[in-house]
Amino acid sequence: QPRQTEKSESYCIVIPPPNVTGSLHIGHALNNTLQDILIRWKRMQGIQTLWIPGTDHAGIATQNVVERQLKEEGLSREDLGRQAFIERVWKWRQQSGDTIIGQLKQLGASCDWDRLRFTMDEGLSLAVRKVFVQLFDEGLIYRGERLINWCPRCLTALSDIEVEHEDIKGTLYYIRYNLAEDPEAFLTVATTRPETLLGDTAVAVHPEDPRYQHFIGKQIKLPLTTRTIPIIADPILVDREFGTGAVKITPAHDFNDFEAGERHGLKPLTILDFKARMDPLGLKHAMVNQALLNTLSLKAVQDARPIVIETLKEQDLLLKEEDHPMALGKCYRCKTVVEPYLSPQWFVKTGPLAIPAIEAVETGNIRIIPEGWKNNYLGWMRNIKDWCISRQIWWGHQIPAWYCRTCNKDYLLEPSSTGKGMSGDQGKTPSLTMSCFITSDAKPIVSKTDATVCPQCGGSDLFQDPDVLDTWFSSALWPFSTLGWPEQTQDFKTFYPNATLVTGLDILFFWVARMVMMGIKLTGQIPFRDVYIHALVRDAEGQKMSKSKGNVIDPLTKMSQYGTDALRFTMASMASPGRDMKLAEERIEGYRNFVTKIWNAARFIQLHTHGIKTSAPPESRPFPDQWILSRLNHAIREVTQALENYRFDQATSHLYQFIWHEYCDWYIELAKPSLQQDKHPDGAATRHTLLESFEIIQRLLHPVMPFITEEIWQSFPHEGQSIMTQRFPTERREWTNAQAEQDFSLLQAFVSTTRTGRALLNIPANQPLTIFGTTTNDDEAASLNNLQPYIESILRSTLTLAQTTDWPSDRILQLVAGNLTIGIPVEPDLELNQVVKKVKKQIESKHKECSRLQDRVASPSFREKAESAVIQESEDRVISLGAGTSLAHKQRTTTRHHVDLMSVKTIVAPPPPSHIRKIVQAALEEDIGLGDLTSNVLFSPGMSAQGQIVAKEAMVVAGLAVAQEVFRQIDGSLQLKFHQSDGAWVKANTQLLTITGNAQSLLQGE
RNA sequence: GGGCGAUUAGCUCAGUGGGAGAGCGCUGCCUUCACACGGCAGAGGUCACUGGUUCGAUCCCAGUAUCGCCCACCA
Repeated sequence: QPRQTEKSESYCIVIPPPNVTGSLHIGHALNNTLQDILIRWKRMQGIQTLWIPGTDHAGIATQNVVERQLKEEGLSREDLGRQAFIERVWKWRQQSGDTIIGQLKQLGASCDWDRLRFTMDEGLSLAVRKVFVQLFDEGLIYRGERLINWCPRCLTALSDIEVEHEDIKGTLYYIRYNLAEDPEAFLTVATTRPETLLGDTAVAVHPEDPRYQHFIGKQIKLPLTTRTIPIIADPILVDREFGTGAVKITPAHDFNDFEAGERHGLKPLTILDFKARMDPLGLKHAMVNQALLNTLSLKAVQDARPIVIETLKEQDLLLKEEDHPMALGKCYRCKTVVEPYLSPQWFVKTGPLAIPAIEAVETGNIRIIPEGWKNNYLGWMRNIKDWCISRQIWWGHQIPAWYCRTCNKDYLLEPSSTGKGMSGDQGKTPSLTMSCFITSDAKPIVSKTDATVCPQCGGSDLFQDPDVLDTWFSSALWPFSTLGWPEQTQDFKTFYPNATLVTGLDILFFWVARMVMMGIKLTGQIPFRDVYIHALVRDAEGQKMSKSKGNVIDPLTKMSQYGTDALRFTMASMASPGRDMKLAEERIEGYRNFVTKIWNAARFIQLHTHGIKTSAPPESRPFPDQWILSRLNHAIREVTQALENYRFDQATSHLYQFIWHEYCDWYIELAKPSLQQDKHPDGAATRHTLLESFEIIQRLLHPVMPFITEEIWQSFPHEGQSIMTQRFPTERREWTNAQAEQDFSLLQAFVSTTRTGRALLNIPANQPLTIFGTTTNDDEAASLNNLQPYIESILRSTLTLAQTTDWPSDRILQLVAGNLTIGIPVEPDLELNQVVKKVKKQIESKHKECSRLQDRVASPSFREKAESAVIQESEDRVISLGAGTSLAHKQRTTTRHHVDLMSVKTIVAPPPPSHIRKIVQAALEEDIGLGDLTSNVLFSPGMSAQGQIVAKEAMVVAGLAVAQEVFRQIDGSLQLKFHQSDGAWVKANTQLLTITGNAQSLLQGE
């Protein structure tokens, strides 16, 4: 199916509105950095963009914050009363909202700030009411008495997904339930919650369980009470394998039991109150033994358990206890253990809404990125349950439903007489502040405007449902309510559906799923085309950040420590597709350094160009300029592509790599000679390219680093224009220059290899010297000729190009990089043991690789089955490892050519006699580690030993000389043998040894 | 219980059916006129384990182990 039409002319993001519970945390920094990158990028592409900022009232969370504040003043929300309390929260909301908005601005978020919205502002509240009424009228919102998740601390209902499950080590208690007619006969029931047995209304067994067939239909005398309950058969609830195969049924305090109770017409018996305490009235109804009732009354449920257990023990009714792992539900806002609680609540019937929401994602109309989350979304959506949307709190959208006191007088309960677990605080809890007192039989008047008259009786004694809506109800409307919906505003027409939603995984169900359902239901369109899900930020140890753990990384602190751009760059660089990311502070520091680097480059360019471009581009550009422009094209392509794929990590990596390691390390260095010498012929052209490329870099970098790029932009003469209004760079075809890139690789290989040699020989970088160079490739030889002046300037050396490696000098360190051979003269008295060790290691690894390749190339099955290109490549590499032709291949696979091309081939030139003698003597005295220097690679197996071998398979290094074997002849004189290897290296066309002189004569000569 | 993901350098992480990568950290040299928050050059990895497919596996498949996440009403 075709995707819903792309709106290429507009690009809209709505911010996931931060909660007004405090200040910005690191997750916000990540989330908003990514959005800002996208928005700035699109805006610079000339697309009409809109980024709507805003904040969320965050019902329970915000109410909790303010209640905590009140508590410090010794007050409760009841002390203030609903109206005053809400006013107080509004004040806090103002303060917190301002803080957050200020912090977003500090982060550089380029939102359309005049569109700032709040989930409880007038427009959005109207949208909420309209939606509620519409869905109610369509039967998609209803009120009913159900068992719901209840937080006994927040004192409100929660939706299923607002409960977090935590694995705990529980205990399974085996309890004896005696039969009423015969106390000797009994059933054993296994339960993890023995205290709830007081509310049992039945015991269930499996209908086909032979053990219990004869019990079905009989009565149990419920322990600790004077009640009897029936034994029933239920194949759904009972798993014969588990426990004893007999299950107690407590409909008011367990979801399964509630359903079982409904199946069997069992009336729930509530024994816990709304604060999860043992409810006296409930216990009375449950006919709990009086003494126990007195003990348990108003005890917290967790304290009641040991009492119940103790009492059971006293009566010999507790048969067994065993460990039993189980999951405990906790409130996602305050981590209190939630209780199933039977109460009248409002629900959204989600089934019909889910169908198109599933289809939208299945067909790809809505794209979820990374795609892996798609199944998560679909799985949840396909098993969706009705959504409990009423909350017994004060802060939020009060439900637009009213009740007529006259018509509903039978359905409004007094706390003291409810028997609904409300008796605990009788007299203290003001009546009708909680909807629990309005039974599900009451008839609500649902209306967009405040109802004042009862349509039934015409009376005016109405009151509004005290509950408020789940925060996520208004959030679900955010993509269109912020655009003026339900009015068909110009904004709505232009920017809906939104382009991209950027959010964290943690609110996929809470928010994303609901937006899709509501969006499609109410607007007939998907709310957004792409959902980009980013990882969650964890600390360096991988722990979830939380205030209580003290491992919170405060983005604002980091911003002031390292700069906002560094933090933004860090966030983007870590946004690889994945589940979570660990934030190590060193990383921010590293990118701070990057910012500094850019800043210094700007200073350099300012210094040499004064920000003034020559009027026209130069007719011919110097070679380094050609190269950097070609590479710049490459960088533009890579960054753009990465952003298109939401690969912020790749985008930043390309920026970092290009700017630091190509532009600064190579281009600026190569530009220096023509800038620093007066009247250099390339001076004007270089200045032009330098400035032009740097400006493009600023624009390329701007979406990620808005601050430094703007500052640099302003420091150049741009007549006060903001870089924000500039265009994002696009490739310029005429700048791509394969030849220049290839030549530059040769230059880099040459320079890096030479530097390696310098480092090996300990020659200071600033010491001028003459170096030699040659290449076996004709094209490269020609290029090398042209590159000579650049190589000379960057190496501060004189370069002599030769036809062969027959260098016009006696003592040369010869290094090989691909086709390239570089010779560096060596001081006569330089000790080379360390050098040789390093060289040897490299030779060995090269040799290994070479023989592996040789085997492969020689293998018939490989030749037969592998692709011809692969065969060709392997053959090329065999040659290049020996004779060196791999440069072209290198260029295809990497942009860096410093180290990896280098191999050291050999050390040449006949050694001075004194060195030979020294080494031989040392060898005889066995005080130099010949063993350290042995090398199979260099050993020639064909050598016949004459006399005693002093050092077999030895590569003895004497200054510059390499000997393979040292013999003591029968007469006691010594003989050194040098020879050319005929091992694998020769096959690979590598001359390992070039010393063939008669060593003995050298030795004896002195 | 189900599903998903991870396991690659000391650390944090990219990556690919055919030569193992980056950043940070580490080692050595260098205060050279953009930058010591710097430059140059290095060291460092059985790509978790075991099988399989393949001419060839770090990559694909199966299994194992460890860790993590999500979902779930086995009392």
